[in-house]
Amino acid sequence: MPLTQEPSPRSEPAPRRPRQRRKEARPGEIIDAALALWAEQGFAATRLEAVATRAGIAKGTIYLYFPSKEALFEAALRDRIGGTLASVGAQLPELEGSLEAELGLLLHAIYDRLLETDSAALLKVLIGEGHRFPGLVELYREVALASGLGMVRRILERAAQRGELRLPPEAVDPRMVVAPAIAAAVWRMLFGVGPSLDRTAYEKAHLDLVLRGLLVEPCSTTQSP
Amino acid sequence: MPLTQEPSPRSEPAPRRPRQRRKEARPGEIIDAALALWAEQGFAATRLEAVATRAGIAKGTIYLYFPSKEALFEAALRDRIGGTLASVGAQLPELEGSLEAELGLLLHAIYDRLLETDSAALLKVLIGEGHRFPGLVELYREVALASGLGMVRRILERAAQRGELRLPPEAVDPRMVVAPAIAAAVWRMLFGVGPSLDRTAYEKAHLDLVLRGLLVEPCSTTQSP
DNA sequence: TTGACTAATGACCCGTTGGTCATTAAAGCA
DNA sequence: TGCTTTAATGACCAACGGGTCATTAGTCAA
Repeated sequence: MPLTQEPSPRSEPAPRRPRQRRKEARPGEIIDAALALWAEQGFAATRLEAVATRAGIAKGTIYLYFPSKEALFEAALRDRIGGTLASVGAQLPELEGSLEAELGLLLHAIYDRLLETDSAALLKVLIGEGHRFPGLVELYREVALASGLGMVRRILERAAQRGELRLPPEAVDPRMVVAPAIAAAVWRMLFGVGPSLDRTAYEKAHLDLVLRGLLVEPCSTTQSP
Repeated sequence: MPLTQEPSPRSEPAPRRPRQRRKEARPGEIIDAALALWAEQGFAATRLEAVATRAGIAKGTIYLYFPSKEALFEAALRDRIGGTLASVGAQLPELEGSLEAELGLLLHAIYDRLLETDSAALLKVLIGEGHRFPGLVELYREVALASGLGMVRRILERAAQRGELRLPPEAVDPRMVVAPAIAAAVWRMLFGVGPSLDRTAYEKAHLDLVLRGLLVEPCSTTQSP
């Protein structure tokens, strides 16, 4: 049951107004609050009481909308899955640029998603406590991962048709192409938002590295400005 | 208090022999059991009772050697930190090969550590529930990470002196060099040991990608065999 | 063989927390 | 204004699990 498609959350601690009936808005607010707390504390360590407080409601209210803590996680995952990536996928066909342009756009979207969105909390929970949700890990693999890697693959195939690739596209592991973004996400999950990860420079270095590894004529690409 | 330095665990579910006094062996066995369970279930979700059972002892025995669950995690981290990486560091000075040879050796050691060792459980716990151990996250950053990245940096500097690099070594982010290994570890933490990650091929592709991105003359490197 | 020492045990304690439900009150309507 | 509907509440329950400790038994020196 997809609830919201909005990838940017309407978070903030939520000031406690007396008692208000807002049936429509609740589920999204609860998911936002939960993701925010899970991102910093993990799934098991986050009490539902805390989620409720952050959402500005009482604990019981959560059970009006979600039958259990695990169901809340599933709803959060389904809500946030897809999102930006899909919209990038829609843009791609019209783009028709070089490998550099297309890959740059996709990687940018991936970094947005992994570093600036609370979807990162999902990844964190799936890594640390995913064994509790075997079905959801599978779902994540099929939807989020497969779509991202599938997009990489399509971009590579198009570049190969243009003769830009040094290898046949089947010989390239798409995971390798996105790996530095995953590593950046891990960095953030471990050490939090800090001065140690300069996204812009990192992202540029990533694109540069990958292009040099893939292109027929790598020496023509970005020379540090 | 470092207990064991042995990186390869003496695990196995441990058959329940009646009652035996083995003061020396216990701490290591407990750590092994804990890491094995944390790797698949996470820290918070693993009961100490389960750790004890796996180690072939009773729960109370754990508290004979570790004052608390968190202390057990700290001991496990301190026990496993360092290890293989340090031994590679000792080998490096004598090696004096090409960038390819040196980096290949280091990456191989990193993959060993991240994919074949229960140290991976530490990373998993630190990612998912690290907020509970701020001091240990810092320790991990300083010891494990800094030593790994420092080694990359030293290898790069040596390669630069030989004129092998296209960029000054300061311009290369060492994290970028190891990123695909981190991504592989994430893959494993998410989906477990499966047919989907062919380590040998992946590792080779990793080395190839990085070398092409770094070397002055990348076209001379590995052409797919 | 026996006694002293202490590693090992597991029943027990109690704080925590996911989940319930009788009660309260906001909102809409006549 | 009063009545009905139902969203929201929070006190409460029960299970769970980290941590304790009186008791048991392995080991070894005398």
